[in-house]
Amino acid sequence: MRKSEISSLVIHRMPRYYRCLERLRNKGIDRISSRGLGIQSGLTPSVIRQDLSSFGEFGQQGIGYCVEDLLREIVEILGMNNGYTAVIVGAGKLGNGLMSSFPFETYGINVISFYDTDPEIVGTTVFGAPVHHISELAAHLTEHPVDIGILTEDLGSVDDLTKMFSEGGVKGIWNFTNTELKIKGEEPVVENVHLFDSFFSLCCSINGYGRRC
Amino acid sequence: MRKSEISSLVIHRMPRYYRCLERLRNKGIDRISSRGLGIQSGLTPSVIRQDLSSFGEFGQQGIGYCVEDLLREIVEILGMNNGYTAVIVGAGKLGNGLMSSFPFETYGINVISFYDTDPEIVGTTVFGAPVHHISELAAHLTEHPVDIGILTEDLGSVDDLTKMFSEGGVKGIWNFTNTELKIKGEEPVVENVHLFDSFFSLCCSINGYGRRC
DNA sequence: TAGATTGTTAATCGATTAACAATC
DNA sequence: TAGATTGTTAATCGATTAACAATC
Repeated sequence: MRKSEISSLVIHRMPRYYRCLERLRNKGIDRISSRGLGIQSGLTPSVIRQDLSSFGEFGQQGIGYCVEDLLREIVEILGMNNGYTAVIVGAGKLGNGLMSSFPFETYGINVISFYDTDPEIVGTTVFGAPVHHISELAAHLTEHPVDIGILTEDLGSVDDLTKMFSEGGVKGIWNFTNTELKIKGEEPVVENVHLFDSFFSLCCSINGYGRRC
Repeated sequence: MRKSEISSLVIHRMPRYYRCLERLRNKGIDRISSRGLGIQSGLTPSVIRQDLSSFGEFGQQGIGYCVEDLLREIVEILGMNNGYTAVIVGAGKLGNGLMSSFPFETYGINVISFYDTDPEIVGTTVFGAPVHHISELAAHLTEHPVDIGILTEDLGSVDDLTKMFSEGGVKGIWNFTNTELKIKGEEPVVENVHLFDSFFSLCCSINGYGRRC
């Protein structure tokens, strides 16, 4: 299967396989079947075999998958060792929380700097990363290319920020704002978190809608 | 369509309609067609009409939808005025960030308290909500029923926390930990955020996998 | 009346599940 | 050899899109 033909659903399950395999490795388990990985991950053996086979042939018939090998393959697929660089827009509570609780460092993601508008925090550092004024973002992006732009706050206009990232050569945007970003063309790729939608769909379920089990 | 037959995909789009309609109302627009809402939301008119019609008949043929009325219906569907109560496990950076940046108050969600293990923060308050020791959670849940449990940290065992919420009558769990929760039976409902999967699927896309446009 | 737009049915598309030959 | 398990093909299921009668 060509790289470009893999569906978004498959791609979103890959980090989940990584998490399960990492746990298995930490337990000292070195082989796992699609059935076993299904129990770990809460997915069916069928979907797991289909997903993995779209990237290559990683298993052995009659045996299963070697945990270490499969882990290495998935690290490669996810680009975990690519040493991506990132900047975070918004040095408020959410930006801070993300910086301190998300394992950027563990996975070699270099968070270069923050951008904000608040004169009280511009000039300070957040866990070692300097906070610049948002007006410097465009210039910085041309000086030092950045792979990932993280939007934690609606500072000014989200459309302007998107445009800056796009024109500054950013490859992907991790979007925490409650707005759909307008992208012209193929890049950057956008991954939305949309906490608002997540929380209120939970409320909707509590309110009695949707299938259970 | 029966309440219980509505798919998870539909439910997850409802808050998005809410956001778009709220913006339209703030602009003073009082009527919108499925086509117009499609442009706003980035969804197709077809999917919008299908989604809305599974909850009722909210539009007028030849005219479209009344923004105010539809907004009121969606507020009802999402249970936004139900005055849900919530507790947050983990008073660290992420819990703090959530409390300060998520509009709980605006939507009448009462965050009663935090739970943590760190002796330095147990006993303090976070934006007015007291931080209790995690060992008090089970007792508190039986004293004062809570609708929503928010897991921001892997304090001790996630399985134990899930069990406590489940036995304490919590109706929904908003899960920010990188673990699939094991639920026996129909309740509580779980809504996963899985920031790890979200971030690394973005990396995977940057790495060249997946469809564009 | 003519144009617009809904709610719904039918057609298409894509994802998941089941089945099985290949083979360790 | 017999049992296990992959990768892949075919069957099923569900979601999206297209079409259209009803009607404002």
